[in-house]
Amino acid sequence: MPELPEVEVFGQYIQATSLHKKIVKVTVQDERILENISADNLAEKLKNKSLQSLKRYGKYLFVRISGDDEIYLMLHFGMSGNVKYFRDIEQQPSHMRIRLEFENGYYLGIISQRLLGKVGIVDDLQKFLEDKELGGDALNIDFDTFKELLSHKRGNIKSALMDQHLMAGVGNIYSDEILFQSKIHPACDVSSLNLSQKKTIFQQMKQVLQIAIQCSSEPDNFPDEWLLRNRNVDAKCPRCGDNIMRTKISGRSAYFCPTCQKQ
DNA sequence: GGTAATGTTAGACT
DNA sequence: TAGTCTAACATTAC
Repeated sequence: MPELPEVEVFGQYIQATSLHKKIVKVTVQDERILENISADNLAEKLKNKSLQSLKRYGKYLFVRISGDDEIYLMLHFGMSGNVKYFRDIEQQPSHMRIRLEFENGYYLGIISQRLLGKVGIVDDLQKFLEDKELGGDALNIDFDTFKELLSHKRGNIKSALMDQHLMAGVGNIYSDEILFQSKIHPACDVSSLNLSQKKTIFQQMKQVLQIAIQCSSEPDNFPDEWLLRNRNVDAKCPRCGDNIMRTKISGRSAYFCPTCQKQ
């Protein structure tokens, strides 16, 4: 799930459930998702503190931890992450790797089925983002910057949209939707795009991400004319009815309509 | 049992 | 040298 819209929704979820509650215990069930920190150290940083506020940057979520020092709980969800606020320990979610216990008896579980997510503590947000060499957040980037970035880029447009060094937040799923809405083939070479096509992609990127957030990133809520309502090889194009096709681009599955998205 | 899955990145390649 | 591409990571679900 977790591309920019999902991460934004996870942030809203944490905000609605888990802020300003004293953390009484931290349980790390699998240390493999920890980034540059030990389980003991993570627990020490969080114990007797509370979660204060949220910032999202690309696919990263930073949760401000209470206290004089400006430090953040960093969450990255990889390909299969999630968060869950729950009370009954008997019904804790499967694949939960880290669990915060609050004073009120509730828990916040950090789930990572495939262990590709990352959790850590960040004390210098600016430096963290620089070290990761992330581009601007996809929802904040302006067209002049977008255009400039693409002008130095080679290869296909789908990979460019997914390149977190160019801009942060778009992944495999949403790049498909952005290109479907833009009526541009995912394998299209960036250097062959004219100004008007770049403008369209830029506008669709903003629109697709914003609408996805408004839909709580639930595919069932997505507009009928979206590819993502039915992103599979048996689907028909919601625009022209042709068969949706799948191909490999940069090692990832790309779904597209061969009629609407000519190369 | 084979295949694919929404991300990132080290190392190979151009 | 720097940008691009590929394979690997670990696990589960179909």
